[in-house]
Amino acid sequence: MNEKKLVLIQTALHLFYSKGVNSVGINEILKQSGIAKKTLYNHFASKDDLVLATLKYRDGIFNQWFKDILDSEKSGEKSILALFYGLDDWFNNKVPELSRFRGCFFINTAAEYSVTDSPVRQYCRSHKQTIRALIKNKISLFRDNPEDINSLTDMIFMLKEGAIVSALVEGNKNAGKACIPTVTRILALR
Amino acid sequence: MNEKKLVLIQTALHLFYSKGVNSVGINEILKQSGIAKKTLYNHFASKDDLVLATLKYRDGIFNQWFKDILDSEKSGEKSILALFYGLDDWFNNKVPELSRFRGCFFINTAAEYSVTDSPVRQYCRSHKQTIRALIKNKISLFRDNPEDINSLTDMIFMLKEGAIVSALVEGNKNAGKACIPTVTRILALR
DNA sequence: CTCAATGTAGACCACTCTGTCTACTTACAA
DNA sequence: TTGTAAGTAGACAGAGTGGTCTACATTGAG
Repeated sequence: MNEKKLVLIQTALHLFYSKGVNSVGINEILKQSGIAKKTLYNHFASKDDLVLATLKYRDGIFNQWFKDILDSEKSGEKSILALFYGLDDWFNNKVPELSRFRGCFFINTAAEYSVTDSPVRQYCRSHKQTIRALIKNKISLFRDNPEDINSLTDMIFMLKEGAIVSALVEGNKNAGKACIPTVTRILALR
Repeated sequence: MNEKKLVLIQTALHLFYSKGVNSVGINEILKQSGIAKKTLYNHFASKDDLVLATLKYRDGIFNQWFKDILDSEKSGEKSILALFYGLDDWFNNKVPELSRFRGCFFINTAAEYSVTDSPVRQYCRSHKQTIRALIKNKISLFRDNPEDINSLTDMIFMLKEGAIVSALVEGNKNAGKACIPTVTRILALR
């Protein structure tokens, strides 16, 4: 990728994530990156196009981190538990590559875009579906009944989403760890 | 409350909730409500002040609906289950007083305001704490151990938050019902 | 009837927004 | 050396922002 283009995406992502997409203007991104407006519009058709590029960039970084956590344990059960320890690290700013915690970029951005079938919203949706599939893969390692797998996947996924939102809205930095006792008991259920 | 003031709040809430606070200008609210700009600024010090008023208004409506659901059942366990059936109704637009579903107004608004100690963010936080307390009250009816109560409250609360977010971002209108099998099993645990 | 309060419409202010465009500079390959 | 591509700064357009203010209308109480 072109160097200027990459700098634009990284700068935009940092600002969009920390302040919200609608609170950041093109000019602020240009000023902070030291890149000319013409150059930005050479690489991106519109602000929305840049937003989409930042979502894709974040998707790459986030999913790698997520996969690494799930694959850090051999057993499926331990992978799921590791996930919540990972969330705890994220909420408490111990994961530099995810930047200072300000909720989920995809949830926050979806909340700002009201048109459900816009490319931005579609990308947010597909990001979540990817994450859901990764969880399901791990659960499939220790459950057989498809209904059981789906139900447990839903449960873990929504708990995770709820923890992220609780950490953002309530400032509940303990939200990740708080899930662990119950998740442990659920995983033991048959 | 003054009639014009009430109309302003209702109109603003409808627009803010369906489009997002930052995507709605003062002039759009004035146009739709047919009220003059001077009148708005007689009643509210700023747009943020109006936003705060819409949060309070929504808080009143939402909490009433929430309490009614929890109190619709006599046993604590059934109250918690009723909550997820209630979410299902909300997601599928069967609760007129909550308007057409577009996620949680408090989560969405918090995602748009990056300054954590702003009045708007503080109000979002305290709304969530109120809801959490209502859930805890019901759980206290059928659990004794304080640790157990807190852990289960966290769990139910975050599942609920996750379901709301999943319904919004993924368009997963089944998110409420999907929690029910697992919640049922959890409630049976001792 | 008079007066004060509250409403009205909308001009206006200073600023920001996205996006376009001109004019100039730099770097590099043929 | 020349030509091309990609960069630069930043003026500019057209619309919109939150908020102030003037001038006038309506209403109800004393």
